Amino acid sequence: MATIRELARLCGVSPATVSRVFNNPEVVNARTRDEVLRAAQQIGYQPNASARTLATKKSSMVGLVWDTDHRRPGWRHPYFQEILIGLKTALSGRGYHLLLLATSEEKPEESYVHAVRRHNLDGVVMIDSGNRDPSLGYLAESGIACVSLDRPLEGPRTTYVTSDNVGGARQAVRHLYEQGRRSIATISGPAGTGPGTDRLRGYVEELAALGLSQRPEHVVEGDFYLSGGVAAMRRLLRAPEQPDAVFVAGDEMAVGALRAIAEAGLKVPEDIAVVGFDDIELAGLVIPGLTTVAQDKAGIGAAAAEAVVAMINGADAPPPQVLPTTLVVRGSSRL
Amino acid sequence: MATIRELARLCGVSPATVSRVFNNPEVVNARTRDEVLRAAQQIGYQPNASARTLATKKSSMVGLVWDTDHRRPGWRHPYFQEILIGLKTALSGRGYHLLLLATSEEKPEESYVHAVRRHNLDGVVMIDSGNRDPSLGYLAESGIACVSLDRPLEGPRTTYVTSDNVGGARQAVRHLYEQGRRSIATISGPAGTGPGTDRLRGYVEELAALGLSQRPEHVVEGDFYLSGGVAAMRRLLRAPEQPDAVFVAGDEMAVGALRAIAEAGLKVPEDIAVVGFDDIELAGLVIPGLTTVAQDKAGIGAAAAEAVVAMINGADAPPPQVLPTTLVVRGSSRL
DNA sequence: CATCTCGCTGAAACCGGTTTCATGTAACCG
DNA sequence: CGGTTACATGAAACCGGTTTCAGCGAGATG
Repeated sequence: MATIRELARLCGVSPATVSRVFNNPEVVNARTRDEVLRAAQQIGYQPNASARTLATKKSSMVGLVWDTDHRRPGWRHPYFQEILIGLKTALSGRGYHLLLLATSEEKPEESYVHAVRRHNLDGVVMIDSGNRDPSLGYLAESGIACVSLDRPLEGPRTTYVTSDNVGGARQAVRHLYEQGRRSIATISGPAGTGPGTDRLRGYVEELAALGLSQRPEHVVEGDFYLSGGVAAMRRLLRAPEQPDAVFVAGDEMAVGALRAIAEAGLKVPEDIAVVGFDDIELAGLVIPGLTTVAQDKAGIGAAAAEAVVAMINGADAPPPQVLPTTLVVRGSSRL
Repeated sequence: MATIRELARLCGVSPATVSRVFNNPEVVNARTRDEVLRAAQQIGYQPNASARTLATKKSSMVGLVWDTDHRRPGWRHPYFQEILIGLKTALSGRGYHLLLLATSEEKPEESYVHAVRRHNLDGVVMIDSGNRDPSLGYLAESGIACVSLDRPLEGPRTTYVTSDNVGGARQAVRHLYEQGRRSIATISGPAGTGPGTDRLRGYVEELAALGLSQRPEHVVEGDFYLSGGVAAMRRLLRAPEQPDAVFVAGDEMAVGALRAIAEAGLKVPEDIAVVGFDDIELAGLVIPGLTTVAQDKAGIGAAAAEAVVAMINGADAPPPQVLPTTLVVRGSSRL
């Protein structure tokens, strides 16, 4: 590996000048600069990232805190992949790499909190997986640029990005209303998760706005998974007044609901219309296609990247970013 | 941030001794060691990763080359997430972090090939996305520990991990045979992809082993996507002799096949049995459930981690690892 | 002509670890 | 008791960049 001193000697200049060529090109004489660049190209010089980080305390790396512990709920939501790709792409475009941090509680000394300091990470993005790990808060308080997905978090240089869960839920309910449904139930996400409570709130608000009364027995809590959707839908079908539509706070649960409805010998959308949330791949593949509230997954990743980079560059924490959702109408809600 | 010299002064020892406490504990006196550890704990000392990397040329980081360019085929296979998680988990357990590398061709100077050198990455894992980028080969030749997924690759310290695509395909065909099917067609993956050709070979081999003749019009090439599956199945249904079973080389295509079959007014599995490959989440969610050849996704990630770490630790390139597949029988193939 | 400014460059310290080599001490051996 | 050995430690060089500060020459100014 060529070093800066070798390159400097080769060009007959000092290491300082070479360094300036790469970091502050405008202060160095154009001829010198070109010559250094040409020589660098020729010998394949690459500035050593560790040395640079050591000197500047900036690593050009952003950490991703992503709890993939299989015992936790939420680790495998299928759209994480798309968010991750959006995040990676947007960060790459801004010159940052993404470092996946382990979250193992067996070895706290290898915790991501420490990794952030050891590696001089410039910022952190956290994917909420329902994990109540206090280290997350600790990280947020630590003053590092920090963006959380789907979960409000307090901290000096902290913000979060989320979809408009309330608005999306209202869209869904309004759509069902416009399709002529008047007895609209919901299968909510687990209480205590941000998206879970917000989507439920949207449901409640929109019912009120439409002048529909809200029946307690028409609200059943699910777990975001298929089996939970099946179970919740079975309960709804046993309600005194059977609903003619159901807004389900997650697509996987919604597919479960479709299944429970079929199992009961009822037809979608004739007997019961179903609208989900998230627009996972599966939504377009089941029959009938699932009407759903689409999250802008790539946009979430990109917004998180933008926010974290802005804070790295010294900006104040931007306000929480709430991305709009889009209703995708498919067969499950339209006669 | 506490440095090693501060900690050393605090304990009345030299920096060298502190360094040994963390890297070579057995050579330092037990009392000294305990005192240093206690003091380190107390002031929250964390060795600086960049300084360490600079001195040792080892970063404890493995790069992941993952081409997520949306214009390429293969960037979004839904089981990458599981492989990624398996990889990350296994690497974390061995003390390595995973660095996601950008693959942008607009800015070759930021290419992953350079990132590997700049960041002193200890090893690289590459996910094959059908990308024929020559840099991959360049990386493999460069002498870095390198593991590729699903694609054979030449290089001094290179190996690869893949599922037993031939064997899995044979399992699938044999299963169909055992279900009484005698006219077994296939929808293959794109020629030129490793899994595509291997699964086709398995199909051919097993037909021969079973003494079934192979009809050219019963082999149709797909693209691993749903729409390709639909199109391929339609062609199969127009064949002079309609098959009574189809082995489809990918689950997403298989779901497309299910759809084309339904569209033709035929029943699965009564008229045509279908077996897929991969066992993506969707396979368990469609109705009827899709019989499929399951890949051990977490195992693939773990095997890749193991191989790359072994090579990092100086081992010769281990032989390619071919992980067994499991036939998961669901409704699409069983009366 | 002396002085000031401006543009450009170099010397050297510094970032925070690791590692080699030398050294001091205590134990062991004949 | 002299010599060898093992063990534990420290001094200092080194990894490869960045950055401060000072210096130099050329052109501008008084």
